[in-house]
Amino acid sequence: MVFTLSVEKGRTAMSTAQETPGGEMQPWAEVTPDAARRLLIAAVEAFAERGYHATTTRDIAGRAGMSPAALYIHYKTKEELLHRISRIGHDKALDIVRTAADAGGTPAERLSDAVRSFVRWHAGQHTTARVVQYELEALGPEARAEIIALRRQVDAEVRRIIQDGVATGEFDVPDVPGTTLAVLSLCIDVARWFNVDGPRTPDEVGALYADLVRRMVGFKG
Amino acid sequence: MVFTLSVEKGRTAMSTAQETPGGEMQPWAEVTPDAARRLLIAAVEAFAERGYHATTTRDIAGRAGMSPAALYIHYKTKEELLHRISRIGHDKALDIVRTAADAGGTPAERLSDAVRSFVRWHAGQHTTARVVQYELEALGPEARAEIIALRRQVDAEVRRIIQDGVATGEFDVPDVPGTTLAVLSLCIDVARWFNVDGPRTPDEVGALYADLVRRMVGFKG
DNA sequence: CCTGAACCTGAGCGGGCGCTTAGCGTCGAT
DNA sequence: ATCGACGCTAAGCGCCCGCTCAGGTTCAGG
Repeated sequence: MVFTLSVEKGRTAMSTAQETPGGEMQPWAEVTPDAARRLLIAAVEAFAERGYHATTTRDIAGRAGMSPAALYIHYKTKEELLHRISRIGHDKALDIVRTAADAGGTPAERLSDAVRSFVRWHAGQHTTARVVQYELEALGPEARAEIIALRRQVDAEVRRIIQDGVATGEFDVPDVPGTTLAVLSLCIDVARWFNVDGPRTPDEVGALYADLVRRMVGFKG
Repeated sequence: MVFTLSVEKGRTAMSTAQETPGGEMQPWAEVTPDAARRLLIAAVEAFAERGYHATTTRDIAGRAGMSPAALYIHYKTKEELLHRISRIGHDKALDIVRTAADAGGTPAERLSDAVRSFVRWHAGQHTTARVVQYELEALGPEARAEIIALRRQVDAEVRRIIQDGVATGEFDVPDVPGTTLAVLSLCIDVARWFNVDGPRTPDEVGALYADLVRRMVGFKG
């Protein structure tokens, strides 16, 4: 009678729906079957709390309500879990930035949108983001190389927006690569310090950071 | 004939001098005796490369040219090593910010100086800074509380400068605590991405970041 | 019913972990 | 010359790690 387990963790139990009532995309909906998804979510939580190396496979399996051996039916190693998490998270991050970069509007609008949504994700999904952004070095060489390539694409998208703004004269940026790096660094580090019990909502942090970045690129609006 | 070992690692072998030829303060000079310092430096390097949890006491002792047991003559546990590193590093960071904050000059000058030297330290000593800033969660509750108190003091110093600038009308900052947080987050994250083989020197990053922060606080210079 | 496939568990292997202990060599002080 | 203090090592203890494997349960198709 283990069957009721798939409903026990109600937060992630909706089997095919990808949208919450709030309209936010349900994360990890692409991970199937259900048991694999529950293990992956358990791993995200454990990795975010304790770090990859300090997390045991027994802990992950326990959080998912399974025995330690069950993990190895769905994933070959503990590292594969991290790889899958990192890959999905970086895909999402790239998607967020690319959507904003490809949208219409002035460079200032596109940059603000990109920063706002990128920061909102790092704050709202800070558990995932923490793993995605800070546990990179635990991956093996090949997996790490794959992830680094995705990060370079994120960097390229942001640099593109800033370059557009410089070209139109909207922005005043002496060092485009350096400023791009700083903007991304600023946004990513939100995942490290953001606290759900803190005074700011993800929306508020997104708005604040969009304004700060607007200033960094010398936009006079 | 182990005595020559103290000269083997020439970079840190000057026994009492605290200044390098370049005038930069020699880190870890306060740690004595020599064997304890060598172990601590080895730990910093290992923690920075692999992370606290992935580093073994055997690795630390090996890097210092000693047997695993030697570590426990100078430090009670592996965690005490991290604690000492974190404590000394945070003391140094606080000292850097406080020196700039207490110096004479306009708020803009003091903020630029603080950011420049703070960033220069995070870039130049990025090995240490990485451990200091990113391995905090590996500490036990009491040690962590002590370190967090130091971080709050750093935050208070930066906030003070920004508040001064707002008071004199030099700065235009709608959200002082939020901007303070962002400035510090930006500087700290340098330790994560800075690469010695990269295109920028610590001085250059410091100058770039001082300029970016000047923009963030709305200083029209 | 039977069967094969899918999924999961209990038990446990080999190994490396943090840390301890008994004892050795080298000192300065007597 | 002797001695305790100090710094260190070789050996290893007990534990828990990532991971495996034989076997049990469930379920759809025939």
